[in-house]
Amino acid sequence: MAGLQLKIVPITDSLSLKARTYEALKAAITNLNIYDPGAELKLDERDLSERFGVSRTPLREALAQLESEGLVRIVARRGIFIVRKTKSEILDMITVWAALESMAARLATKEATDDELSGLREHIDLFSADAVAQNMGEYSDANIRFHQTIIGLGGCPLISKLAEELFFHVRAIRNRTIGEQDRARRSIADHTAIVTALEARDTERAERLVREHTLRLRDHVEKFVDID
Amino acid sequence: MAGLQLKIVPITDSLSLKARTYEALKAAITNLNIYDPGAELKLDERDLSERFGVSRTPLREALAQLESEGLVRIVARRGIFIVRKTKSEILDMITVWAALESMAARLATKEATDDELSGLREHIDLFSADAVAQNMGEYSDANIRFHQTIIGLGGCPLISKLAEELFFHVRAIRNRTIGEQDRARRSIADHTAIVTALEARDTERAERLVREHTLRLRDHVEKFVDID
DNA sequence: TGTGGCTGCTTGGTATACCAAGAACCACAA
DNA sequence: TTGTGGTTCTTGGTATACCAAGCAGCCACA
Repeated sequence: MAGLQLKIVPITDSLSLKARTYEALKAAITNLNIYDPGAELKLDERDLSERFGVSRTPLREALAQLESEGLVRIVARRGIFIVRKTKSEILDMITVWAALESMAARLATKEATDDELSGLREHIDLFSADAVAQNMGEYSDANIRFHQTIIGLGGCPLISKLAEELFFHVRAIRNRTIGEQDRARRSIADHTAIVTALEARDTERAERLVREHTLRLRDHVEKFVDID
Repeated sequence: MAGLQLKIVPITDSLSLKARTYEALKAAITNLNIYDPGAELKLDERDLSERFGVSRTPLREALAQLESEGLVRIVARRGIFIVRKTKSEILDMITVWAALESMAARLATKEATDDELSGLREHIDLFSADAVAQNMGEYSDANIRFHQTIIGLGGCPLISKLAEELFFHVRAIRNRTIGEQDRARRSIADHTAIVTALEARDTERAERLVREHTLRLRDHVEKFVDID
């Protein structure tokens, strides 16, 4: 009987213009490195609506959503401005990230399977290879993937959602962090210790190691990254 | 000279219609106990626009923002629905709250002044008085005020902002938690221990106590509160 | 009696016209 | 030269008209 069941595929939901405009705008802002000196900071509703080929209404709704996420600021009769996060705000975001990920690690020691936890080692290995290549962008990609995996294993969708928004902002400054061989080595050691604690289901230790690891990143950014 | 200075009062900033509509809608939804069986769940744009006395455009923008915050769900050509959080989502929110507040407690041991920390004792006292009165609503108000104060003392605006959104949702279910004398007593003991650890600048202990306290609430809700 | 399609209503999505506040510019007077 | 007043342009805010997709009810026809 089971073999005769129909495989139902959801009807293509064809997102609304608002949703598509939102994605397009977000992508455009993401690709723009807003911390470059010459980056364009002001947007214009009518101009954007022409360039996207949609009317102002759905565009405005997309912009309003971006504003509520903190990516742009809309000022009446002045214009729409891409927001540059201050250094203090970036540090706060890393702090919250530390809080969320350490909680996710705690949950992961109780919820994740053995296979899922040991699967994290693959990300460490990738990360090592990247570190050898000294490509900071890749480093951060592999790094973030490692951390996102831990967050996912926590099994708490809300943590994942919040962390994703944070990563989006933090990623924008990664090109400004200078790759240091020392930090890369330290990270690999940290990550290995984290996975070991997770595999041992050592809740308190896993949580602490994750928190300390990310708070160290916070301190590093505070000392060595120049944003404002 | 100083006595002759003009006292400039900011021009009444007359928020945009969108902002005011947003506040009004949010207040309306808040006052509605959406977990009551007979609570109205469907909204209608045109009806609301008439009742608020604004056109659909600002109303829609307000609704879109409420949707991005998860208070309502907008379905094309079907209607706008007030979202009931599932029990699982409520539990997730309390988990994130635990993560954020424990981090705030950690920060508070380093950032807050002695006076600020000992000022927390007032909230415990108030809270005790309320507990005696066995008024669960007041209990939760005092309770939440205690926790919000800790969060504020962490000095991290982002944590405060995220926590505020969480409290908004969690508050909606407080009327469904049954006041138990045992839990109230336990809470007072917990709070006292937390303040003591904060005053002693015992970072790790304060963080741990806050986390455990809130995670216990989580377990309590999981076991004893019926939502779905 | 049941099925299929027609029709009209409801309702969110989109386009567009108009409004008002501010900024920039320019002319004119002191 | 400087400053003041006004005109114009820019730009987001608001109102409104229209569109199209669900959905329900009704009716004709088999």
